[in-house]
This record gives sequence, C-alpha cells and structure tokens, in this order.
Amino acid sequence: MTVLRADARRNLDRILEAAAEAFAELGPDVSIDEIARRAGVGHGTVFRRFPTKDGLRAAVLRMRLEEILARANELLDERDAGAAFEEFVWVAAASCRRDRFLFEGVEKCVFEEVSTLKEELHGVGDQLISRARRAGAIRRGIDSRDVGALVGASIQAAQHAERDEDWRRYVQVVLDGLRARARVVSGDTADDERDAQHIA
Amino acid sequence: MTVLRADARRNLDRILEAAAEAFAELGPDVSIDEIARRAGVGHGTVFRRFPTKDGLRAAVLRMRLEEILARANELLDERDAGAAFEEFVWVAAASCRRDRFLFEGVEKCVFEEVSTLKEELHGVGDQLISRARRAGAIRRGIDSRDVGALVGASIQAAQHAERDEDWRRYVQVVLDGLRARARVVSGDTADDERDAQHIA
DNA sequence: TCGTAACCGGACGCGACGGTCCGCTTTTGG
DNA sequence: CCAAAAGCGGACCGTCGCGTCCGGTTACGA
Repeated sequence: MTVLRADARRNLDRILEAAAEAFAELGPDVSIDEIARRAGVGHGTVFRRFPTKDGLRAAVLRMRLEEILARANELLDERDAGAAFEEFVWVAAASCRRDRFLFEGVEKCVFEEVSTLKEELHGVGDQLISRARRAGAIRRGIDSRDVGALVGASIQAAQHAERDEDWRRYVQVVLDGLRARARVVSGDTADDERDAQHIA
Repeated sequence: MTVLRADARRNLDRILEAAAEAFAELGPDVSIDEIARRAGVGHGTVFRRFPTKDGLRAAVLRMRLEEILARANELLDERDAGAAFEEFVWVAAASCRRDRFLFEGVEKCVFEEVSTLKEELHGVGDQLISRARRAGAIRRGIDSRDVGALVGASIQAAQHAERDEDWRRYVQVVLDGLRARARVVSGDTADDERDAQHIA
C-alpha cells in the first residue's frame, strides 16, 4: 500500500488546486474551511492530508518556488548579465503578482522545506546579481534579499492601487533605482563589506 | 455636562497613549484586550470611548497624519523643489517606520475623518511632486499615491530585514528610481495623461 | 456631607477558526 | 461478490477576539 487510493488522490489534487487558488486570491490567512469548500470536500479531509495549515501553505509554496528557481537557473546561462538580472526580477515580480500570498507566505511559513528552497533561490539570485554588478548594470550594496524585499514590496504596493497595471511601473521604478549609481548613504560601507562576502 | 469627568479624562489619555504604542508595536490588528491591558483599564472602558475598533484606529491615525501634513505644508515653502520632495519622502518614511501600523492602518481604516486627511495629504503631496517634476528632479507619470505606496511598501519590506537600518537603503533605491528618466513602458502614456490632470 | 449622575470593568454572548474524532461509505484485491 | 482496509466528512471541542450589559463605585455639585 504505497500509493494513494484513487479517490484520495483525486481529492488531494483538488485540495492543492483549491488551496493555490484561494491563497492567491485571499492571501495566506484564508480559513481551511474556505479551501475545503472550494475543493468540495469536508475540512476534516484537508486536515488529514495536511495536519497543520502551515503544511498546506508549504506544499503550495513549494510548487511556486520551484518554478521560479528553474527559471532563475536558466537565466544563469544568459549572455547579457544585466538583461538576465532584469528578467529575473520580472519573473519574480510576475509570480508575486499572480499569487498575492507568495511574498507574505514565504515570510510566514516556517517549514524546513520552504526555508531550504528560499535559501537556494537566494543563492542563485545572488549569482545573478554579482554578474550584473560586475557588468556595471546595477549598484553595489544590494543582495538577493534586498531585491526580494523591494520587489515584493512593489507588488504589495500595487495591490491597493486602483489600476491593475500599476505594478509594472512600480517594478520599473525599483529597477531604475537599482541601476542608479549608489550615493554615499549612512550604512553604505557596511553594505559593501557584506556585499564583498557574497562575491567571494 | 460638556466636559469629561476627571477620571474619565485620565483614562481616555491612557487609552490613546497605550493604543498608539500597541499599534506601532504589534500592527493595526492588536486586540482591544491588549490595549486595555496596557492602559490599565477594563476593555469595556475602551469600547465606551470608541464604540468600534476602527474608531480607535482613526483617532490614533489622525494624530500621526496631522503631524505629517503639517510638515508637508512647511515644505511647500522650500526653495529647492527637489530637496523638498526628498525631505517629504523621508519624513513619510520615518513615520511609517516608527509606527508600523501607519501604512496598513490607513488602508484598512474606513473612517470618513481619516479618508479626508488622506486626501488632503495626497493634495499637498501632489503639489510637492509637481514642483519637483517641473524642476526636473523626478520622472513623469508618478503621483502622490504612487509615492505613498512605494515608500510604505519599502518600509514594510524592511520590517523583516535582519538589519535595522535597511529601510534607509530601500527608500534610497526608490528615490533614485523616481529620479531616473522614465523609460517607455506599456501604460506610460496613460500615466502622463493622468499626471496632467493633477497639474491642472 | 450626601444624593445622583457619570463612569468603571468584569462577566457574558456570539461568531470564527484551527484542529480532533469517529461512525459511515467507497475502493480494492482476492 | 465479499470482507477488510482506506478514506471521508461533519459534529464537536477549545480558544480567541469583538462588542454588550449591568451591578457596583467614584467623582462632583449642592
């Protein structure tokens, strides 16, 4: 008995699908009842598959993060380092846009699995950033965490915006800001030091 | 009986103080019980003063927004339009930083009074932006709402950052992005049109 | 000092939510 | 076709937060 019974498998799929949809639409705090309702199952069924709500979050996050990670890895082979970085940002931004909960969810979810994926993604992100910096395409003192935070923030900012396309302008503003030569700001020295470690 | 009884007055002050502190510390969703506990009163007392939680939010928001508004009005007299705008951004950012709930709270609170203040603030903000744009200090296609969203979101993003000073770098990135010459992006034309209305 | 009106705060009601449990149904394999 | 295993889902529990209410208390004016 290694494989799920047919009906169980079907329900599991429906739960994951409904969860992804509900999270994307209502944020990472949707009630399990809502998800169960959308999936057309009792909420007990959801809890049997995912003993805790965080587990369900993790399962959905895992799918999304792996998509982004795959794309990021492809971009490492791109010739133009600056263009690769920009594309990476747009991919991440589009994902955050599609799933409103992605950004908040990653912060909120404490599952080991998700943390690992997050680290992995940051690793690739930092490589893309290092390449772009060496190519002179972006400022110093910025790492993958910063970019993630800024992009996530832009998307969140556009969430309450009246027009649906505002997020593109916001991301563009951030991209332009990242491209700008860094001014001397308090704390910049420390940034550069931390930055150097990433390159090494 | 036009004036509050002495003990009532005292309790009201303590409630407002505790609420501001609790909101700033734990966000706009703190329980009334927590606020009452901090104020050293029963939570029934809080509800008598502010029949709904939103009312309490509004009272605290009002204080904060009026501070920012006053500062913004002063900045309208500043010679250097670009510097005035930057200072405005830093003032708003610092406020959002101090009171974590400020940004989220304004979005969440639906009180008439707060909406009015928000509109007023956007009005002054748009003036500052128009002046700065005419001075060539910032790009086109940006209004006060955009700036508010971007700055507020940056601060929120820096909230989970490991280092406490990251928010300054993030705001700086956004400022640099706003200064950059606008590229041709989809939707930019529409932005300019909307922008023109604000100038008029 | 004393009566009263204002005020206090804890007990209570209510609904939402996460999570558990168990009697009933469906699938599966022989 | 049948029995046992696997799975289902709704009833149920504890908790928490908002908002109400009323019996006791306190400040204020005469």
